[in-house]
Order: sequence, then C-alpha cells, then structure tokens
Amino acid sequence: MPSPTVENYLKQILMVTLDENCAKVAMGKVASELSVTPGTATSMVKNMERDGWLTYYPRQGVALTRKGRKVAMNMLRRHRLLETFLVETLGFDWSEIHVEAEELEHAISEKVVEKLDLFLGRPRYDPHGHPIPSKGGVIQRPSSRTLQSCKVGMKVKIDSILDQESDFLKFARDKKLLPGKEVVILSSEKVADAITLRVGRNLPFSLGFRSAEKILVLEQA
Amino acid sequence: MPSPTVENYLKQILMVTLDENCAKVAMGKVASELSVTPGTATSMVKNMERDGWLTYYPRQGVALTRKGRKVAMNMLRRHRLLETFLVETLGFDWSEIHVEAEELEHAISEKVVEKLDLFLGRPRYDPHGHPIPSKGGVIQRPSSRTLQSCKVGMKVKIDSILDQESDFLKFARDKKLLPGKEVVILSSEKVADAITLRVGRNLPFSLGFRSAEKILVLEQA
DNA sequence: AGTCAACCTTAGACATCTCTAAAAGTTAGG
DNA sequence: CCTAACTTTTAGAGATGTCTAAGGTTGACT
Repeated sequence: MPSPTVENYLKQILMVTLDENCAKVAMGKVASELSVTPGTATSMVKNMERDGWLTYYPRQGVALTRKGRKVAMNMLRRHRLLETFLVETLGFDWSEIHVEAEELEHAISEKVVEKLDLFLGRPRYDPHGHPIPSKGGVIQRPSSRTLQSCKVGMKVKIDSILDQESDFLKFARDKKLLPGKEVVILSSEKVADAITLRVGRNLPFSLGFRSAEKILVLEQA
Repeated sequence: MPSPTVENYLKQILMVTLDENCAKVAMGKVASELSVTPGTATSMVKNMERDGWLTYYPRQGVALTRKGRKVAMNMLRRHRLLETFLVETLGFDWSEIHVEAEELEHAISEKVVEKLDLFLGRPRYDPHGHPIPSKGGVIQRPSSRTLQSCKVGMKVKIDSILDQESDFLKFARDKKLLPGKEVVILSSEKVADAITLRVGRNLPFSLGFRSAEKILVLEQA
C-alpha cells in the first residue's frame, strides 16, 4: 500500500503526464509540483522505483509503471469526486475546494468513494469541468482538433505532432512548437493559406494550412 | 499543530478520561488503546509533554492540559459528526463506520466540519447515541453514558431513550425502562451481545447491545 | 570548443513514530 | 519482608520523508 506521500507523488506525476502528453516527467517538475527540494524528489523517486511505482531514468525523469498509474488514476478519481461533493452537497465555492480535497483524498476508503459516487449520481465531470476517471481508471480525454481548424484569438495547447519528417520536427523544435506548449492564434487567412501564431512568449511566426493540419491541439478551458 | 498521531493519542486519552471519570490515564492503558508497545507510548508521551499537550506523571500516567483537551474534544466532534454523515447520508451500516471516521477525522478541515454540521442539521448525537461535542468543545451530557457501556454490577439511573421507533418505546414502557428509573446491571456478555438488567424491583430481562446503546444512563455515586 | 547557467544527484543530518529487548520500579501474596 | 508478577522506562535501532550544501552533468551560446 502506498503512503499518502507516495500517493501525492503518483497523482502529481500523472497530472503532468496528462497535461504535457509526454511519457517522462523531469525531476525538476516533480520537485516543483510537490513543493519539495530537488534532492528530496530524487531520494523519494528512488524509493518509489524500488517499490515498483515508477521507472526512474537518471537525469531524464520518471514514468509511471502500470501499478503506479492505476493508483494515480484512483487518486484523481477521489480528488475530483470529493471536489464535486464539496460543491454540490456542502455548498462550497469552487475556489476553495482544491486544498480540502487534497487532504481528504488520502483518508477516504474505497467503500466510501463508491458510496459517494452513488450519492452524487455518478458524475462524469468535476466542478472545474475536468473528467472524473471511472472506477477502472479510464479517463475521458478532451477531444483534440487540428491547429488549422482554430479561430483567430484562440488559446490552445499543443497535443501532438502528426508528421514524422525530421525536417519538420526540427523546425517545430526550433519554434518551440512542442506538446504541452500554449499557443495563441494571431491570424488565420484563408486567402493567404496561412496561420500566424505565437508559442508562449516567443516571436510569432506563420505556418501554411498544410503544415497546420499536422498539429493536434486541445482547447484551453 | 498536532500531527495525526498526536491527535489520535489525545482523542484516545480523552475517551478513557471520560469513560473512567478519572484525571490520570495509566501508561499501559494509553499503549493498549493505541495498539502500540509500552515503550512507544512512553516516548510518545514525553514528546507530547514537551509540546504542551499533556502532563506526564512518571509511573502514574498522563492528564490532558487545557490545550490538549481542546484538541481532543474537537477530534471527538469530528469523529462523531463523520459517523453521523456516513450513516445518515451515505447509508453505511453502524458496524462499518468507526474505522472510516477514524481516518477521515484527521483530514477534514474546520471549514468542512462546519458545513457538514450544518448539512446534517446540527445533530446532537451520533448513530451510537454518543453526544457530539459542540464547536466550543463542550460535551452536552458529560455525566451520561450508554447502558451498553456499563459494567456488571453497576447501578445507574435512566437518563433518556435515544430511539424514536414506537415499537421500541412501547417495549421500554412495558419494562418500566423510563427516565429516572434505577437500574442494576446483572450481566454483560460481549459474546452473547446482550445485557441483562433489572429495573427497580421488577423481573430481570435482557437487551441486545444495539438496543442498550440507545439508552443513556447516569452513574449513581 | 569553452564556459556558464540550469538542472540533477549525492551526502549527511534531523524529526517523527515505531519496534524489540533488557532493566528498573511497583504491588500483592505468602 | 521477600519474591513473583506486572507495569513502566531506557536503550538502541530502523523506516519515512524532509532539509541544506556541495558536487556533477548537460546543453546552449558565444
């Protein structure tokens, strides 16, 4: 059985994995997400590898094992069900519930989770609009669309690059056009057949529609 | 702030204090109540004295300080409110709730306790018939206990009947089991789950523990 | 290619909470 | 009043999870 601390590490690592859509999570990210020093994260992660929760690639990052992912999904389920309960049943404001759920999710037993789920009417989304993983650990992924289909002014997050051409991938990397990055659409001219966009705070640049079709993005809530 | 472990020690010590109606709690009792070895209890208690939760009288026992008692009462409040919630709202059975509440009581914030209290309609008794301490740490009937908790040979006075079931109330009236009556405990068999008692000079009869728990009594000096 | 900054790991320390095993104190019966 | 049985304390150890401080790697930019 994982300790509450291990549960926290697992959940946080899963959330970064889902968010950045990338297999390995860097140690620095682990440390900052959990508000511990880098040294603490390293030693913790080594213990967690010893116990089979994740795989540790020194100086590269960590990836959850199947066993670790299962627990992490379960924590996400608990967290989001509890947030729903706090808003729907106890009348909390949605700005206050995160911290409360963070504590309760470690103390609530599987039995209580089940009864709560039933009591709440098996909700599929929490008050923030995030999908609640099922009992089996399946999460509904927000559907992605191509960059080409985005409207001017939209703020989206890169989900994945479909092209495998190394030239294109190199170009994408130069422009920081990488999974997880936030992008703003500055213009989209059908006549010119081009989209202008900005990644993070970098310089804006343009992409032809043909290239833009190769990039899947997620809408930001 | 007390750790969950300290909270457990405090709550357990308070419960023994209330139960035995005596100021000091022996170290052996502390150890057995918390299911730790005597050595563990001693070292823990020393740390707790250092932090002002209790006073430690070597080879005699411990007594809560005002600060310790306040926290302990609050834990009791949380525990009993949570048990009420688990039964009333989520539909748990009596028998399962103690362990669940034991975990949750350390994770629930003051804010959530308040909202829960409100949601439940500010109950005064938990499903076992135990009084729920108020927000200020006042327990409503410090001198009353359930009939179920009485030892063989004790002479007590009926304080009140918690059950609202008319069948049970009719039965109680037949047996003269009414507030103010004096009762002697003739036997209390955990295995048989039953208590035998005599009201005044009437014929003795038996009650199951579940029924006995719904009867509040006052100890006779 | 060299250097610097960012990132990561190592090492040693500490607080908390637990254990076992052995020693010391206490109490009751003969 | 002595001893056996019980209770309590001491001593030493270990797991977990955290820190600081120092040292090693890596990658990016000149």
